[in-house]
Amino acid sequence: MTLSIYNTLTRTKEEFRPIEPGKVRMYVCGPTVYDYIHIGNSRPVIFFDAVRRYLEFSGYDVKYVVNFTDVDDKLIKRSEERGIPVPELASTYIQAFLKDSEALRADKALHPRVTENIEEIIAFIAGLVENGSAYESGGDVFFRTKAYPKYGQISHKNLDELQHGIRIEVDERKESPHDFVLWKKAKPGEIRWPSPWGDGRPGWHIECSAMAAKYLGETIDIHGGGEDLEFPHHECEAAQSEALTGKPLARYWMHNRYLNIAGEKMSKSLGNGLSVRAILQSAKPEAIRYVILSTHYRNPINFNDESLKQGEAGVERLNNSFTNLIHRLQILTEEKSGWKPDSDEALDALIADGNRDDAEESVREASRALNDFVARMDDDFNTPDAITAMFDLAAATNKYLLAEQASVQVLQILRRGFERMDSVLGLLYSAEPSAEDAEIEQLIEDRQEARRTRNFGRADEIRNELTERGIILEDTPQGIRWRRK
RNA sequence: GGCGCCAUAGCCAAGUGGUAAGGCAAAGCUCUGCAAAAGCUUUACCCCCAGUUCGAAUCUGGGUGGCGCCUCCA
Repeated sequence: MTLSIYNTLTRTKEEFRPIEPGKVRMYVCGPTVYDYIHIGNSRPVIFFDAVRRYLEFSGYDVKYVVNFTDVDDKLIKRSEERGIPVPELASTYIQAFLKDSEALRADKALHPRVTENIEEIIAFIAGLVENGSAYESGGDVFFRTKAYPKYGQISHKNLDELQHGIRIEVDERKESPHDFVLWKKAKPGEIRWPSPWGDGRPGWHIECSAMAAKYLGETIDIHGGGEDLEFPHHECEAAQSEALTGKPLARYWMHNRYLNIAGEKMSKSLGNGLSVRAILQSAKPEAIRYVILSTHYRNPINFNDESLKQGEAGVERLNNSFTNLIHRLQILTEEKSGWKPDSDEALDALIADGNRDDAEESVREASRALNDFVARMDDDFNTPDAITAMFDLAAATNKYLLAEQASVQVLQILRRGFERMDSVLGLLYSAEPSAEDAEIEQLIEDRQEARRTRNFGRADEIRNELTERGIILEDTPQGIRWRRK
């Protein structure tokens, strides 16, 4: 089984073959940091991080870069509105982005910034000017689209037809309406850097080309972003890079579709943006991940209150199964002095061998679920089906937990299956021991004492008190389980 | 005008030629001091029309409805 990826460039699924065996270089266009990210922005953040996770799951050594655009028109405009310098403004929202993406458990990227790579950008532009792919005009530098015949290859647009597209601003300084700016001349008072063409700042597209080259190399394996980036952003990036190096920028171009609200894409101008941090006030990050990952990335998501509710419920089922499994495992192993867990490698081998006829039914189910998981993820990152595989594992686990007798090894295999899948999906709550745990344990103990003396009034009182504190108690044949709501 | 995408149960969502996964919600049952969790059972012929085929949700053509890009936007 091999991974296949839908490549926007060829509009087909292609077998994934990295440039260098065992290694993947991946670049995803990051945010322009002039505001908090909204839930729509979280789609590429979560999805491409899942891609990164899955590549690592598959054994690849992944270098993953997500840039910050920390200087551009929107930042300058907002900076003027608020009277805050651009760098300060950018810094605020970079911190916010990092915090949000960490909360969403998708923070494992290298984040270069435009303003820290001005030298490289200028060198890049200079190279393009030198070889005739770009020209200076009145302090601005433009890319000469006519010099790059493949322009349009990613978005499958034809330049001549585009001409009819109208609405392209007429700029006398451009040789052709589709030429785009590489270096923008600074207006009075604007943030600026010196360059061979005078003071100014980088255009939007050039940053990604320069940074991808600097941090990942001339040709990278995977380049991703939202569907809107297909054109013009990625088109321009590809053109610049290849015009300079003579090599394609990326082998696989991936684009996620939008997350919509009420059938429309989220956008500030429509006033329908929901910030990630606002949603996180009342929703678990895992629920958001579930919502994002339970739809294939090349299909639109329609987001509403119901989505989150379903996300919370789905994620709870998975977590119940897993924590119940861990609970059982703990109880069993506490009885055995000197017990040592099997190594992950040993468990993986048992899972891999789980198809044999004499294997325990639950082990076979775990094996099957993990195989499905891999097969579905290998098929262009079908995360909805991958989640289904995790539900299958949960179902197998729940059934196994029904029995009075349980084998420690089987429990470990099931646990390992969960952990493997969750290393990609990130849907299991991360355990955070709390200072009040001891107090809760004590209350539970008190309640058990009350139950032993059949003082159910007192027992219920304690249950109610704990319920109010968000603690759910579950009495089982193996003892009390408790969890936070 | 150009280039694309989507339409599957109350909701979410896979499947893309062999007779409809999974989740949520709902109902019933089992278990249970109470409760929860869990298990079992029940719920679709896949927007419409025509065609190709032994056979289509799945391919082709035509409709209808929705969305995106072509301009800053994930």
